[in-house]
Amino acid sequence: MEYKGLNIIEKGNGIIVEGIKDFNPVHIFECGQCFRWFRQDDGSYTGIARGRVVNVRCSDGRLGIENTTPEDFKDIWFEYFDLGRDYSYIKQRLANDKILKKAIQFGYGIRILKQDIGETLISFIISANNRIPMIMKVVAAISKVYGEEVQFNGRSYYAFPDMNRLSNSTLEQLEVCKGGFRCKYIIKTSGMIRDNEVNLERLTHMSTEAARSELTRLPGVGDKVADCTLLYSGIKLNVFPTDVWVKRVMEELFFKREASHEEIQNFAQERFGELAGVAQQYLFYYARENKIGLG
DNA sequence: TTGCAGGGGTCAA
DNA sequence: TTGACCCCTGCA
Repeated sequence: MEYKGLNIIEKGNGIIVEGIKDFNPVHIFECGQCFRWFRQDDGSYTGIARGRVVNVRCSDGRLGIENTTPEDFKDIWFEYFDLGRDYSYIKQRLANDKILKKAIQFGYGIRILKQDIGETLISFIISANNRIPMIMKVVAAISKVYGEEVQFNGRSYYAFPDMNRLSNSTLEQLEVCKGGFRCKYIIKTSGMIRDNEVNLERLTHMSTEAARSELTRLPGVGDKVADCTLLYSGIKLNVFPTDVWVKRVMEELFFKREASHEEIQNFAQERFGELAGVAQQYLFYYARENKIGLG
């Protein structure tokens, strides 16, 4: 079956998609944008998104998705994996920058996932002053307590709960998930979204600047969390989330000195423009995997 | 073994 | 502009 230039073949409990370019599961799932995909012993990744559990592998232009159907590929996974976007072209444009070129060669198979906005927002509220393994544990705990159970290969997985469900929790209930001081932000933020004080669906139609200030009205959400939310849900590609890793790599590779948050933001907008967010992903992955700026 | 620093930031003073 | 913040892990 042909779909948008891709050839879909049903196989067993899943599908094979032929004609895939610029897709490396390790790069995609380890570049810091998501917390719910786990590497399996065979190198594939299993994760839960949009209420479905799938196992994903990709090599030689063939993307294998287990536990899915061609219909779900059209309705969910094509968009989720951003398969309509030409990353070869993006990389070609960004690689005009000699420094970024190295980071792109390192993480050549990165794609920006179109993740659920609410899940992304809460996940990155949890990320504040936290470590990645801990963030993953807290997100998993919240999903297990409040989310829907989904079975796959004899195991239970749990979808991330919607904002309504989260907002109906008490602070005491949520605290068993070990979110620490961020729990009160999660309760308040999900409540504001439930009460339509902030409408996440509307962000798509707003300017980047307006979307960011809308998000930062939520407790626990500063510029960095707002930018992560906009980027990793695929709403805006022109933001440049600047965490400690990105700051370190920018200082070491571009500035050759200490640089302020504002300097880095301005520099990224000027140098990477509409593609700043994609550039950020190549740089974050490059910095973290190579421990840049730690020595 | 115990103790302490510090982490994908944000908030309040 | 600066310190506190939940909780956990790594390292003396």
